[in-house]
Amino acid sequence: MDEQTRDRDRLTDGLGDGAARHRPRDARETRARILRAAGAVFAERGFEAATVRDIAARAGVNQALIFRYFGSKKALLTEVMTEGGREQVSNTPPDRLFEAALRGVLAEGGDADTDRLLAVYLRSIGSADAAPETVRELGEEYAAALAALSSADDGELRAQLAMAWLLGIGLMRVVVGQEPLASAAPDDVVGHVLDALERLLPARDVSSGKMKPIDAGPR
Amino acid sequence: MDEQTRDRDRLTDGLGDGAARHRPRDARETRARILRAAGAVFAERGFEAATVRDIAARAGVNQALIFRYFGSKKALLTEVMTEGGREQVSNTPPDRLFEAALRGVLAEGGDADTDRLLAVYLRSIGSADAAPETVRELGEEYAAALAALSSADDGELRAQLAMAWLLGIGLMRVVVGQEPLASAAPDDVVGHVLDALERLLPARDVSSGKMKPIDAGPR
DNA sequence: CCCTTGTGTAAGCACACGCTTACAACGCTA
DNA sequence: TAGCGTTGTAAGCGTGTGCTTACACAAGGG
Repeated sequence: MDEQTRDRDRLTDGLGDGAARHRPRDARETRARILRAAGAVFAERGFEAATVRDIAARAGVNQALIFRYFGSKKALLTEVMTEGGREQVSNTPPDRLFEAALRGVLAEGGDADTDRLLAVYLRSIGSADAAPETVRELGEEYAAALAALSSADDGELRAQLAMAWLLGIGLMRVVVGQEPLASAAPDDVVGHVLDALERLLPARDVSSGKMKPIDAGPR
Repeated sequence: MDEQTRDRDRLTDGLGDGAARHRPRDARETRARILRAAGAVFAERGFEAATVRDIAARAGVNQALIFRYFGSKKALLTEVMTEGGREQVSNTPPDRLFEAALRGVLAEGGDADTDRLLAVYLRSIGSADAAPETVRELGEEYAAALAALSSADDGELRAQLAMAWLLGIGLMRVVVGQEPLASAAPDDVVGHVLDALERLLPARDVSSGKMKPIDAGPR
């Protein structure tokens, strides 16, 4: 509330603002602010623990606006997940998707959208009816892209096993924070995982050439 | 509330009961009933979504008793997890631990204590401060037992990666319920996973002899 | 018999939550 | 300037939660 008030004041006051200052009464900007704030809070606390009041405060916005723009807390979550979610799947070539996603998990701490999205996913899974369809669809898209890599007849199962590993690693690092995994070097983890997965997804390599193509992380 | 009343009546009425009927005013039995009910409800709904009223109703007990016996909902959770948790770790020889745990995950649906415990773990992870120390300690015990299997210098990291896979598979099946993994044959999953893990934990086999020793599932 | 101790219960307190409502301020067009 | 739709706000409603309190019943000892 303190921060919210301060933010608001900074805006309503006509102080000469720099490049990226947003005008008051800009619906689009407000919507975007809410979405950004929601993503952050959902990622930090999980769906249930995150409160609409928190999100509103973080966005510097009255909480009633959230319901005007999105209707409900649940709808907000689906919006957050669908918005940035499909981008990575469709923008990354399938043969790099797994390693990219894995490195995204490992690069936690940066404010990358990808990391946030996965953190939201992981932290919101526990609550059964948070956004089951959305969550499952997103997972299915990943798995389908991965399944195309393998020529085995149970390629889908194999792909989902790989996905499961991804999720588990993310869970250990982001949510549980168990050492030494939590602070292990990304390259070490990627090396071990890709190595083991060559047995699971044998048709082509999991990455096109054993972790050379992607060098610095997903962004 | 309905069920609770009915249960209570069945007890207070002096109808000639069979073998396992508990006497009224038996503190030990009441405590055990609460613990069982709590395990079930936590496993089904997760920590946050489970309510003390639900647990009390399922145990056929007044909810105030829960606080008399355990103090708080959080304390109840830790009690549930620590009670049955360490048994599997200490009762299973390390070289079979991984496969046993994996089969435990895959055998979901049975009312085995192991399955319940892992379901509780998985569903309660999302809420950050549910029982972080307890949860982490339990995971560390598993990982330590697994780490002893590998002779590599980063054996602990490798063990935790295996643990992470376990968790991820459990998440996919128990919580997300994603197909085809959710209803895949346990033997298929175990086969794939153990096969891939031979690269991760190379010193000795993950199971003593490639999934022959355990034939029908953990119980 | 009463009194104490252990066990169980009904009722409710305080609070945080998602969501709603009634209203104010802005900015546009006429 | 007046009217009007859009954008923002303050206050609060209803509900469900964890947890507490004040009391009822059982059993044993004086």
